[in-house]
Amino acid sequence: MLQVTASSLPSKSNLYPFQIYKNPTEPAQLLALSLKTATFNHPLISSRLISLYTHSKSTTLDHLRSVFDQFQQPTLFSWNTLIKSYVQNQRSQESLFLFLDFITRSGLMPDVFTLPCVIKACGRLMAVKEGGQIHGLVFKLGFGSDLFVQGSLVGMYSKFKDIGSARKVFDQMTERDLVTWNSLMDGYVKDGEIELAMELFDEMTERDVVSWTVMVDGLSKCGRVDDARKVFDEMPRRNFASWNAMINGYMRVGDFISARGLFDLMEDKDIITWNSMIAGYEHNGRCSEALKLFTELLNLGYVPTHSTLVSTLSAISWSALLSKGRRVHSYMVKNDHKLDGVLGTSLIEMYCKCGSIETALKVFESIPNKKLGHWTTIIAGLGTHGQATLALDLFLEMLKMNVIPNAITFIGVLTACNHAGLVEDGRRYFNMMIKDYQIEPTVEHYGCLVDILCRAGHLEEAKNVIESMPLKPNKVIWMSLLSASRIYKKVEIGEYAAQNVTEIDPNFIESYVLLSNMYAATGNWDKVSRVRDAMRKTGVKKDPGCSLIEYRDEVHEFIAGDKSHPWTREIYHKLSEIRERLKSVGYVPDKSQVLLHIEGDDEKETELESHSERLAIAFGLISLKPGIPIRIVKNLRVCNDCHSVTKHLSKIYDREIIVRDSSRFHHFKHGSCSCMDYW
DNA sequence: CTAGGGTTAG
Repeated sequence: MLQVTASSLPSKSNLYPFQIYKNPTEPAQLLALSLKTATFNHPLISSRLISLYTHSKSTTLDHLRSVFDQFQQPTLFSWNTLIKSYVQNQRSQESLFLFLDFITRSGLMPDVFTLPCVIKACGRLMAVKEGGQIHGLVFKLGFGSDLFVQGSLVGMYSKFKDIGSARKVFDQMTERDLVTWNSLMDGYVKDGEIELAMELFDEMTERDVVSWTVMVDGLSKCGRVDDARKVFDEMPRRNFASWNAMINGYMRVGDFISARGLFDLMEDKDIITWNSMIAGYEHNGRCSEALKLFTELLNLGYVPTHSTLVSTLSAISWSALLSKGRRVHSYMVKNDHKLDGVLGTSLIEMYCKCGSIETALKVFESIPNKKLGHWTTIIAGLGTHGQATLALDLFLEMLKMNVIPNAITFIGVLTACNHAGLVEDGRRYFNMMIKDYQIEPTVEHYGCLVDILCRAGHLEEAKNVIESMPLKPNKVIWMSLLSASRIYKKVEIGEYAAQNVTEIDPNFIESYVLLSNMYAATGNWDKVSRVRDAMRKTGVKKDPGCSLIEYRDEVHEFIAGDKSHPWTREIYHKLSEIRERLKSVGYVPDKSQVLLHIEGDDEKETELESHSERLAIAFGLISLKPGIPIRIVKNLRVCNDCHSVTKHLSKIYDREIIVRDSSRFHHFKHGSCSCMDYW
């Protein structure tokens, strides 16, 4: 039995009872031992303990904190260690709170180890005010000539993009090391002064890897990716950050081929390399590549970070791969990823965009401290799914909880009003945004307002709003007006809107389609063929309709008229069955909107029947078990006929059919659609 | 006996 007591401590040989403990590998064992032997609050022992905790891989920061909280008189060393740990673990805010604690109640003064940590924390948090106060403290305590303290101030001001202050500190330093030079260079880069950064780079007598990387990063951030590559090639040595900076440079200009080339050349990669590739692919619309890399990194044993998951979820959202999304979600649950920040928002958005609004709601409800982003995402999601009442209820609940909405929240709110045809509410919230929250409406807000008015048939008023708004109306706004003109058969306004769209984007196919549909709806066949001629002349072609459906973990893609699917025979067989069942309930196909130049009625009917979503629905009916909703993602707007047919099918086959089109969700159930026939 | 500031993704 060990016999170490507090009274025996002053003797140096007894200071380290741990050394006689066999295999002192577990800090927790040592902690227990020191508690038992009443040596726990000896300053040297507590310091050593906390240091052991920081070096132990198994411990978490929260555990470290609980140990720290038991010390009666933490040493300066213990304070410093804990503050540093918070900064290193990206919990800078808590480190500043702890620092405040330290200043007010420790009775100690910060030293040259404390200050760089908290200065770094201020930089990370963009805490300009606090940073200035700490700078004042540095001055008062006389650390004006400490290399580390001053160097970290240069770094902090660089992060604030306050290059003037950074330069001032830099100029006052009596000696400067490489790190300080690098910080200042990065400050110039962040300030957009690439030339000045390069001058500094040339002035430097000593350059290690970081200096070069800052230049690669700086050049690629201002679009000079070729110059960045030159620097990259000239570098005497490179580390992960250098490669990653170059990869991101290529990704930024959309050159994912070159980015991939570098990625494949790398023998070793770090998780940021993978994150850069996944985020890059995702930004460039190459979602399937992004997802492939995610699977690959897991197989290779890399541990995804929050950013990995955010980018991956985003790629899943765009491709609407619900089953993949569910798998990532379960990975997150198993690995205890917290949903309190952006990650929670991404998860909610993924479920919304993949058509599972119920799960999105469940995730939302499970988040304990809901932030503005969570509220905004679920409100917008419910809006696009046609659940306006719930969306607006949640908005009011959010206000009750004193969460302040921003411009994006109001887009969601207005979208919800729009989908439910709530004209008065829409106007009211638009004004509330301006008056109560001092938010300047953007084009998007006006777009929502115009859409709300259009949907309710107030086309003249919508036109007035467009003409009197202080911003230049964009394509989307004119498209809402055009779309409404088609539904309300207001040819004159429709032509006016179409003309404006064409002025903004002469090659925008959707406007021709809508215009032609409007003419068709009003029996104006001459003009239908004139639009067709115009399309032929400008050379714009209608994107082929394309629908996706997931089955057994694979995406099945159907293009209009597609006969390449292995189940084609069964699918067309199902389609003829569908035709019969539709006939038996008295359904007459709506051939008015067939855009292709087809003469015969039967041919027109065949054209409609081979629309991509029909193929996908037929495949869904064959392959998916009864009771499972059929989820389809479509690239274009749903045509009138498909919309009516799908409503019938949801009743005839007693199936929920969820279709995501280019701007909203249609939930078909018991013969009706959540969009209330306006889209 | 132990400790600090600079680059890359989101």
